[in-house]
This record gives sequence, C-alpha cells and structure tokens, in this order.
Amino acid sequence: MTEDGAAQPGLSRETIAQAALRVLEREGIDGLSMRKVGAEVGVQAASLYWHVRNKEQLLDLLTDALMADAVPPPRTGHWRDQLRAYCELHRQYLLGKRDAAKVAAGRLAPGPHILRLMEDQLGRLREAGFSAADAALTSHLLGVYVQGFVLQEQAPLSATEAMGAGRRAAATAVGDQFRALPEAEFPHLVALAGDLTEPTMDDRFAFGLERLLDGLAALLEPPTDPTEDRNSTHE
Amino acid sequence: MTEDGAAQPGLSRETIAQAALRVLEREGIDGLSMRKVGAEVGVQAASLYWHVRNKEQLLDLLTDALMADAVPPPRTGHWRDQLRAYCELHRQYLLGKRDAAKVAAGRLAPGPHILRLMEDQLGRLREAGFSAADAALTSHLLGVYVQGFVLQEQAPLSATEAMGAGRRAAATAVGDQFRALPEAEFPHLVALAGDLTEPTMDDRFAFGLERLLDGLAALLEPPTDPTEDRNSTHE
DNA sequence: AGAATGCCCCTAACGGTGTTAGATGGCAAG
DNA sequence: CTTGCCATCTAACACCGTTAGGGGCATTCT
Repeated sequence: MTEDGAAQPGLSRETIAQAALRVLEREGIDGLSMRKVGAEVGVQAASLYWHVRNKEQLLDLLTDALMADAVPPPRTGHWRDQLRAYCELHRQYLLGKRDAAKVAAGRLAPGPHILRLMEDQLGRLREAGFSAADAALTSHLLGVYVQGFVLQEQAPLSATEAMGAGRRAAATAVGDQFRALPEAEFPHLVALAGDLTEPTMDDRFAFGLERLLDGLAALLEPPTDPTEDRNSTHE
Repeated sequence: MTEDGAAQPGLSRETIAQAALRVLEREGIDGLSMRKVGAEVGVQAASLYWHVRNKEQLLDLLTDALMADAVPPPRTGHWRDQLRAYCELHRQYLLGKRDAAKVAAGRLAPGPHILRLMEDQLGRLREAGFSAADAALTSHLLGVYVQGFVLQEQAPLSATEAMGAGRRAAATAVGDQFRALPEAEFPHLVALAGDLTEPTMDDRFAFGLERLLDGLAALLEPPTDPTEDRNSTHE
C-alpha cells in the first residue's frame, strides 16, 4: 500500500538501527521518533514494534550501532600510549555522531560492536600487566570518563550558545558572568574565571586523561615505600 | 477557579523548582511533565511559561535545586581526604534523589547552589597547592567523573533488572551472559566475566577515585626525575 | 489440493506531551 | 474612574509512544 515499496523485504533489527542512525544524524535526539524511523525504512511506526519491544530498546540498538565502524588503535608501543589513543579515539567517535553521548548516556548496551571493543581493550590491559580485577575496573573507569566527558562536551552552554555565538564566544561570556559575581562571596570563582573558561575541551580531556593514566601507572608499578596503603586490588 | 486555591500567591521560579523536585521524587524523570508540575503548585501547565521559558530551563532550575541541601565535608585533614570526601558526598547526594543523574546529565546549570559548591571546592584545591589553571581543570575533572559514574550507576541493567531481580542478581546474570560468549572470539570477556560483574558500585567508585587522586598527587609533587614530561600545566 | 500456522505489515485509536494564542480577572498607578 | 500591567486561565495544535485488531502472504501440515 506504500507508494515506494520498501527497498528490502527483509526488515531486521540491524536495518532499523541503521535507519535510526540516519534519522539521528538528520534530526538530533529530540527529533528521533518512532514515526520518523518507520518512515525512514518505509514502514508505519507501529510496525517497528514487531522487531523491537519499545523505543528504549531501539535506543539500545542505536547505541551499539554508534560504535559499528570504530576501529581500535594500532597495538604497538607502551601500554600508556595505547590506552591514551584508545580513549581519544572513543571520544572522537562519539563527537563524530550527532548527540551520540546523549543517546548512550546511562545506557548499558553490550551489543556486538561494544563487546568487540571491550574485548580488545581488556586484552591490552592484561598485556600491560594489570591483574584481572584491575583490568576490569580500569575498563569500566575509562568508559565512564570518556562518556561523562563527551556528554558534558556536547551539552549546549545553557542560554548563551544557541543564540548563534560560537563555542569560544560563549565560553568568554560565561567567564564574564563568573567575574561579575560578588567577590566577597565567590573570591575563587572570580579569580579563576579565566582559568575555568579558557581551556579548550581538548585541553580538559587531555588533563583528565593524563591524571588517570598517572594513577594507573602508580597502580602498576607501586611506589618504593611498601608501608603506604595505595588501595590497589590484588588478585 | 481552582478548587484549593494556591497556598502562596507568590509563584516564583524557586517555588516551581521545588515543586518539580517533588514531582521528580514521586514520578521519576519520565513522569515529570509541565502539567504535573503545574498541578503541584496549583496552576495550569501553560501558566508556568510566564515564569520559565520552556521545560529545558525548568530542568536547569531543577538541576540546581538538586544540590540545594548539599553541605561540603569538614575542612580539616589532608587535601586528599577532603577531595575524596567531597566526591563521595557528591555521589551520595545524586544517589539520594531519584533520577538525579539523568536530570543533570549534560546540563551546564551554574545556579546559586552549584556555584556555592564550586567556590568551596576551588578554595580547597588552591589551599592544597594546585595552580590556578590546575585547580580549574581538576574541579571540572572531578565533576565529570562523579556525574558520569552516577549516571551509569542509576541506569537500569537493560532487560534483566526491571523484571524484579535485584541489582546483585542482575549482575550475576550479566556475568553468565559474558561467560556464554564464544570463547575463541572473546577470550578475555569470558575469563574476566566475574571480575567485570562482581565488584559493587562502591568498589568501582573508590577504585576510580583513588586512581584520580593518585594522578593529582603526582601533579602536586612531581617525580624526582625532572627529564620526564608529565604534561602538567604551570601557571 | 486444501487447511492451518505463523510472520509481517497495516489502519485506527488512546491518552499524553510541550508549547502557543488570546481571553480574563485583579490590582496598582495616574 | 480609567489605564495598564501582571498572572493566570481556556482552547487548541501538532506530535508523541504504544496497543488492539485486521489482513495478506508464504510456508507447512494433513
């Protein structure tokens, strides 16, 4: 009854996820509705419910599809460089897709693509010398950091940014806002207004990442003084 | 015309934010609608738009209100202990309010309560000896970590958990799911299934936090070898 | 061959959503 | 008394996720 006739008769979860990906890129997460995804695959919205329990599950599929074409960094060099490259790549993949972080936010979707990446990362951690328990905890930790960071990075700067000002202009506007606070009550916010707003997102990401890697390195090669408790997890 | 008559004639942004907080606690973020918030303050939904530009701005207000009764830890002891207490408290406050992390996710809402906490935290970082730039970056970093972590922590475990199984039971179910993967393709996921699913959220949070604090400590007291580049930011 | 079964999509509808436009009442100032 | 602003109202629009039930089409069973 549809005018075009669906291209492929086989309408699978995978097809739907890729259609959702296209709609997401075009309309953003607020414009991603079941009706539009249905239209994208040439089908009524209600028909999607044959393949998918509800929208939440579709978003789970979409989250995994976001990582479909992610390829891990080369497996050479120091573990620290590998891990850094891994996290930077993860960030770049999220930034590359519209609203990716918001889609994936607080979603535990162990689909095939995400499992593939986890497996790869765990292998590197084990090779680097981390214990089984530490490797597992570290993998989770890095995932939390990258996701949490990009989520904040992709967020609009409240009222300022949407008005057409660029990211950088918006940042200085926030800086002025900090500087305008009552100095008696917020001395540090006033004094550090520049430091809080000037660093680029790349700077911030690198800073946190290096701190994390330092902390992990300390875990791998414990300090010379054996009396101090570093709260490491031994297997 | 309303049957009860609003308690207070003064209907301010603050009043609305607190009403939204009550609705959030009762219905969760998916049940938080303008109509329900309106009903909570004894007013039609459309009337809220006199005080608030749109729902997004109401959520900004709500995000700040979430931190209204947060009180920073005592200002005594090692900076490391203070910072740890700070992050644990931040996590506890988020966990204490229903869906708090989802509300605050990817939202830059520098309201009065959040500004108060930032100011306090920056002061401690400066006292600990961090440079202005490092203090600013560190504050951002810790915020990202806690928010990102709790966001994941408050997320439902996909299909498993909603069915009535507890958090712990759901975790072991996910563990079995990992163990059931093809061992040739996912050797580490199979081997580390237990390590990945057994740690409690408290364990995971503490692990990441200690790594971060280690990394920050290294930044504060640089290693003896001055040739190595630690990527610290000097002011 | 004919019947039955399941798959996959359809139409129609329900209750709810955010948001806007315009009318309405009350209260303060000129 | 009138003017005008503030704050709320009613009504409506377009859209949302989701469910119920119908029907065609292929395969399989008798």
